[in-house]
Amino acid sequence: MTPRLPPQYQPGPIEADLYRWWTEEGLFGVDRDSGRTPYVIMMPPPNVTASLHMGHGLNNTIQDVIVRFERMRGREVLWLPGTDHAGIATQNVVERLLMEEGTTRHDVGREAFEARVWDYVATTGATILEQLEAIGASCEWSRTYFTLDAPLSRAVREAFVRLYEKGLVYRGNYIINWCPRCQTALSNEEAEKEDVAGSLWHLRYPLASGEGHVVVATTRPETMLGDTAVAVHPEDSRYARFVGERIRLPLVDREVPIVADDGVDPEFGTGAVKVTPAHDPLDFEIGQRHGLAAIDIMTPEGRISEAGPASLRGLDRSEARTRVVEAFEKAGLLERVEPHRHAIGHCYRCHTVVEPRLSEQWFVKMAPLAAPALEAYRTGRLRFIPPRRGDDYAHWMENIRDWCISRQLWWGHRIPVWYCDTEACGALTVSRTDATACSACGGPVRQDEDVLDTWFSSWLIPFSSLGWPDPTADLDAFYPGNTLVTAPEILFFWVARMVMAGCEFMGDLPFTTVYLHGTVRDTQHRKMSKSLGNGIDPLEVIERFGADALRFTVTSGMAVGTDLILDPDDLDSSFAAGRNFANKLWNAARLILANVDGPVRPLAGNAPDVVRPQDLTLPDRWIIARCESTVVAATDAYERFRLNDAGNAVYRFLWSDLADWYLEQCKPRLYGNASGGDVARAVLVKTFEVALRLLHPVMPFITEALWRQLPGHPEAASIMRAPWPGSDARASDPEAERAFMLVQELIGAIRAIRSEYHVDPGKPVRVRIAWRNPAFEAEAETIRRLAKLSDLAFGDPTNEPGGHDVLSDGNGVFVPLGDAIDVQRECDRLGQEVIRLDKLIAGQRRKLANENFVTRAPATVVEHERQKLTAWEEQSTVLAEKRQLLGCG
RNA sequence: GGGCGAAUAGCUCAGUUGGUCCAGAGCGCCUGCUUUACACGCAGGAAGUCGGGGGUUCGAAUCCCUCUUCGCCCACCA
Repeated sequence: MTPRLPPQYQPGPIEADLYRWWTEEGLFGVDRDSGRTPYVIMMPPPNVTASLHMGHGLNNTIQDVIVRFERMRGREVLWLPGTDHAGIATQNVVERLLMEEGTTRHDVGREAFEARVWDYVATTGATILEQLEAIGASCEWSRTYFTLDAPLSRAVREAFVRLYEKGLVYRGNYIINWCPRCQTALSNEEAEKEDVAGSLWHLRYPLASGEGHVVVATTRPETMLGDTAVAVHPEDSRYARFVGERIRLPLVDREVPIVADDGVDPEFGTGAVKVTPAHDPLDFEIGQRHGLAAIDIMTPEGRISEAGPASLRGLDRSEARTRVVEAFEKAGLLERVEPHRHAIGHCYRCHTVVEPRLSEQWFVKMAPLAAPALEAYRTGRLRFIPPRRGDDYAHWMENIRDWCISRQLWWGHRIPVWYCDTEACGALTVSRTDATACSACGGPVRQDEDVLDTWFSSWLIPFSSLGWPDPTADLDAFYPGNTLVTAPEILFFWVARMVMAGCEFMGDLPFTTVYLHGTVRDTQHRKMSKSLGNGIDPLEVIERFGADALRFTVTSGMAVGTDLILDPDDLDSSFAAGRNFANKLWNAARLILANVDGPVRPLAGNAPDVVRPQDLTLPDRWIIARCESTVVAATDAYERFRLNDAGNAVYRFLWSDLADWYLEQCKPRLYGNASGGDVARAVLVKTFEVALRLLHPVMPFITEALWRQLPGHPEAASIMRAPWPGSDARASDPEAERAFMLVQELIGAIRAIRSEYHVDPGKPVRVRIAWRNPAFEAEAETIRRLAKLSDLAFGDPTNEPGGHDVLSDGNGVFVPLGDAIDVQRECDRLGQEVIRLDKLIAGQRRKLANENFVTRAPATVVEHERQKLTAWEEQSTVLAEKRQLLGCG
């Protein structure tokens, strides 16, 4: 076969063609009726607003590696892709677009706005899915879903109504996290706590009696406008006499009581706390206990509302704070200000400081849902990789709080609740279908204006994407699934809630393994983000290095549970290795294909059984054995999600073993200058072919491109559906591995001597080896060629000047170099070597003289240590002799 | 404030039950090489008190304690 492959691998067009071919052949598709055991992974649906970033690249590469591995192992794989409507995020983006056009969503109206968002996501949603194709994602595209599509919307309503009917969805007035910028309620998880440097203001609250004051400490002085009490701990003797008295609040000129409540920590601040039930969760509880009024002093925008004094009305929260403090200071009521670090919530979408605010919202009662989800973890049915992530999960479940699910947005699933317009009735209609009349009185109704939290649709995906609530064949076949691969950031948002939903609606876990991978960061360990400008565009990487290179870097650069550090300013340092590896494979294949004509039959097992074992040379046996070891190591690593180990094992085999040694060794046989060409070809093709299959999950494109060119394979066959290489005992050969390793060592020693003495690379040298070794004799030709020898002889060295070395079995290597050698230099080198060895020997003798070691360490260990000592002693003797021969001082 | 993780070559990291990869890989660096698959390559090389200190053990990068430095998660001390 003539190699028509160019010397440099061009991934771009090849990858695109292969992806198209895979799609046309339907190789990503799932077959419900294949009879094979399914393997199901739900892709974490990217937001429709997003474009592919490195996090997606990482997440989807990992999934694709696993999926391709399992597919080759014979599982019926369903990797189900989709996109998420991402309520707040998407609405924000489109609102920004409107702002640029000088208008707002309120100007255009709800219906037109929603239409506008649909237009927008029609393009962005498709784009990100196309981008996933570029990295080689082998998803079941025909089942792609969007969380706002009709079937999934039906599932959302079903879930809401069911939970409502069970009393697990309720409406109530509670303190929620409010984002004044997005103007919507958020869940606890959506309010990200962040430590900020603030102040603790000590304010004097005058007693209504006119005599004296109580000092309260607060981080939020502006909320005093909504105070309806001051609270102290019931056992705090400092304040006991004040309880029952009243405070006259400055600025608002309102009288409020001093109450005793054991929610107050007497140790903190002054021990007296101002109570603002409408703007603080603890204060809200105190208010409930003491029947206090809740005065909401803020508008949805976070400005002082009508409830505040005229002088402050309309001011932003932060401005109001300044003014309140000023007023206290002016009135001599500001006792002091302390610097104070504390955690405050920020909106996870826009990073605005959230406002705790009393508000009527819909909630899901979570404790009953958490119980089975926690149980599943405790019994070991649900496992996390790395395992420590399970502790976070359990801790969250144990301290579960109710989930605020209503959002004051327009983009999302409208809450399926209708309110009766008839005042006397006032009943709620909660319905799976659009209600037109009140379920109680038949009167006119209007639907709740709010939409549901995006995650209320996401948590249903493992079954809603398969047709739930209908009893579909997909559900039968593919629920429950197997594995979830995602980032730890959404453990609570999504993973934990999916488990709860699965248990609640399906009666079973949605998956049993959760693999939480790390985060992509820059060299300063900062998360990659648009705002920091430290991101890496995966598409640029793919264009410059190829998708395989991206995938190789991402998998080999990240161990289980660690982050992936990449340098955005030096893509070469991160991605060149993968590109180089692909090119190396490409060229190895060129060499093989140029010399293999005629079909080499595909063979079972990992040893080429067209060849009689007695015809195999030592290097043949060695590479077959190394291949076998690699099969075992890589398979084990993939199974344990140690993708870095898997990739590196195959990398080492293909590059170091196969290309550097075996290919070089068997060139004469390939070129026809030596006998045994057929054997070498069979071994070469076999081991290369096995390695390609092992590498396919990580580097699908180059492996497919080359695998299809190997002789003996049917045209239409894809490596994607080739069987996974199994372990093959016949291929194992530890003896050959040891013997050839010594050959490698010998060649390395001679090369090192040549290099050290600057022997002309083209000039052959002679070598003398102290004692005979069957492997050296058998492979004399290999050694001659690879070490550039004119002569290889055994026996005691002459006293010629030359370079010396000793192999790990104690055998001596001597390269006579005539006058070319610098005797002094060689003496120094040998001297240093002897010193090093003698130190080792002394330590080793001490160890072996230690009775404790000899008696208490395992016999095999002791024996090994003895052998080490013997080898070192032999080496030392050999080197000492050399020094004598050279006449070193 | 509570819990957890990490610290190994200039950089990014392996090192799975303490002994058989107690020092490794890739990149970078240095020296040679147009060797007919590959310069995205080949051959050789320099480079680390395994964060500091203490302990357990016959033996510690590995186990324990402590300190330092980073990171993550959780938390209603206003």
